[in-house]
Amino acid sequence: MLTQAPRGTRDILPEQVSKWIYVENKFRDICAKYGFEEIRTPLFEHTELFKRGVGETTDIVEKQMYSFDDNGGRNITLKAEGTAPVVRAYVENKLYANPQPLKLYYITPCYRYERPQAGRLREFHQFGVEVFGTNNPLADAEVIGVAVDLFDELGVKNLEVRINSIGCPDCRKEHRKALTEFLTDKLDLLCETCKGRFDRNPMRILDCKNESCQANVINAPRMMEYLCESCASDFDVLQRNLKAMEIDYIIDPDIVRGLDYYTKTAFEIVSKEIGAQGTVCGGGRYDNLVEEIGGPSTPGVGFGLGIERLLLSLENNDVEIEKRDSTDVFIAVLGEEPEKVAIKLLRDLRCIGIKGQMDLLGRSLKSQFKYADKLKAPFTIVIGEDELKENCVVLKDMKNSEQKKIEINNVIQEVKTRL
RNA sequence: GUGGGUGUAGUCAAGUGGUUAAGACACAGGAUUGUGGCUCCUGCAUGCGUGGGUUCAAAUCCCAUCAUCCACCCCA
Repeated sequence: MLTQAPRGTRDILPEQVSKWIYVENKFRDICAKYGFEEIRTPLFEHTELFKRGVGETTDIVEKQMYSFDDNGGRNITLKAEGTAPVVRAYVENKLYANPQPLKLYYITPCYRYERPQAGRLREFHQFGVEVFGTNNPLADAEVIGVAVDLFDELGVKNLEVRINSIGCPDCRKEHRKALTEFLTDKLDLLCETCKGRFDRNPMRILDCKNESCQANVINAPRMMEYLCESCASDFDVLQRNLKAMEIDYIIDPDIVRGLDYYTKTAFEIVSKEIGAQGTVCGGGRYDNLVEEIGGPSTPGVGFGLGIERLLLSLENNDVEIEKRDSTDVFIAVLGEEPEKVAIKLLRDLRCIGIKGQMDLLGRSLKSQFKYADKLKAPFTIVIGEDELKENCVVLKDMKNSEQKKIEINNVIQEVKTRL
């Protein structure tokens, strides 16, 4: 057990890390282009924040949180999702006093106790963005634009942007009433879980994968038909904006986000190629959350994007991200005096930004060359007693095997120009 | 939380009750005195996820457990 990471967690090894850095940089670049600034919030929060923010009856709060009492008796929960902490920071630091709208992004691990499978881990990582202080649907479109641009620039294809409006509390009430009426006499035909959903959250029944449920729900009243004037017009404006941004989308009336704070716009970006956990990005509007957490009534909209799932779809699209070579120059030495000279030379090379390495195992010259080859060093410098007598070193180009003697004082310049 | 598949070295694996657990790749060293990539040689599991049990005998059968994969659920 000592040598096994806890279930649902993964080490990210050097080969993978280069991919992570690559996508992180892309995400940062795109956020910057849209005018988002980075925010970093603690890895853990008071449990109450998630209960209030995400909703007491959600799966996340009911059974997926990593919660514990700290030594001071506070009930603490590891970050289960990104939005609630950012909202808390927004309120606590009175960021509503900044010029609005406020556009924030984050890169963070999240923790949920779930049964792991492909694309679903207990520790996973998210990119996220949030826009505070505007209810203009153009903000919704920009948020979707950030995600779409990221996928485009990374070369991920075959994704589907699905949008829906789940209305505001007012129209949702109307819809729920109609839905409950519609389902009352069909209750016996539904699966067990849906029977439970009937009272708690009948909207979820629309989303059930069970065949019998789907069959009985075909003609059920959809949220879309009950949108109030303001919600309906916002949804139209969102679509107009997406078209103006040349973003393809489909309307999916079955999108029902599992976090209680969503209002109006809900969207998902889905890959069909990475298994059952195909939702790479999910988000929407949350116009009541800031107030719910205790801040001034402030609308917001944002998304969370699963980095592991993004990486899966990258692999699926055969997007190659090359690992940067670790070594520009390898210095092979023969003997003690040469080693001293090499140490100094290596230091000077590194000082001017050249990536250099030398043998740390006391290997034979042959083995040093083999190692240099594995490091893919384009150049190898050989220093032996013979060279030192002439105050020289041998510089070998590993690509074409050409080598020449160079005066020791000129090596750095020579290597620099050749790289 | 429910149902199903899998688990032999760093990786991919052969092996399906009987002496020292194939093979390939990777890794390490070497093929005469100071030069890599190709080739050749050598080394590398007292061990078959872990713990029990059955048996004269188990990687092979049984039970449990852990991990992993797939589906459900949910979500990123």
